[in-house]
Amino acid sequence: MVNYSTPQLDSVFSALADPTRRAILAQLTQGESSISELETPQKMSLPGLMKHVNVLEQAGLVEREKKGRVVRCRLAAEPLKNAAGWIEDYRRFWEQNLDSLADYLARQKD
Amino acid sequence: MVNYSTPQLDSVFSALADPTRRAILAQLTQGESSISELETPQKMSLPGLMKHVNVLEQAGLVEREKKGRVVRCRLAAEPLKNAAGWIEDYRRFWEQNLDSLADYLARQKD
DNA sequence: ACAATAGTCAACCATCTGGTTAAGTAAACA
DNA sequence: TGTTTACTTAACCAGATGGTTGACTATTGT
Repeated sequence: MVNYSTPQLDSVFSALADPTRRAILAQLTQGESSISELETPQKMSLPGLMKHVNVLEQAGLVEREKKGRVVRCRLAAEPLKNAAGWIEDYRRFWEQNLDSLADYLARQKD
Repeated sequence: MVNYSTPQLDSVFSALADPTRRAILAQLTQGESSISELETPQKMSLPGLMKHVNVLEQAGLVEREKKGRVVRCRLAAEPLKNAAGWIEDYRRFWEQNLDSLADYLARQKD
């Protein structure tokens, strides 16, 4: 099994563990956005919103670029590749499990 | 974009955000294990270890079965499917981004 | 019966997290 | 110049997290 750089996995997975942050990422797939244009599941103060954006930026999942007084946020989903790769290593396991289940059910039928 | 059941994504991603827990999952892909047989990156007390196993169980990623005084832990990676599916939705984005980068670099060459 | 083993529970602790309000900075506009 | 806008920073707060130690239960082995 591959040796995934754990600090990055830590920060990426924990960034993804919050629904507000997943909503931000979802919105950013539709295009860039300023911070105050970001929509969150729960109504939230601007500093609260900023903290989430900071977490996403720390995890390398969003990039900010300041133009005048407004910040353009864009998705930088590349670190998700490692997370996806990590999870992918488990796919074999669960597929094999589901196959076993399928076999079992098939035998039940006979 | 699909509407993923967020509570499960919350608990799965936050369970994965800890290196100790990822190590436990990795070990369980090699076969079942009792709790005290689980090896962790950092030396840890048994109750500490138990807390991690509890988190993994809550997220639906491991199953326990008590046989006598020993608990058999096994991987139940099925909830990872949702997490993988969620991340997968972003693959299009980053692939397209890398393609854009590739295009850009190709144009630079000309 | 006794002792060792495997796990659990409870209490405690420090730190992190996710939110707030209040105040500050810097750009855009009238 | 003065005011609004967009963001930032700091201080604070409650609750979650990740770890500990100590005491307890229940099974297994002698």
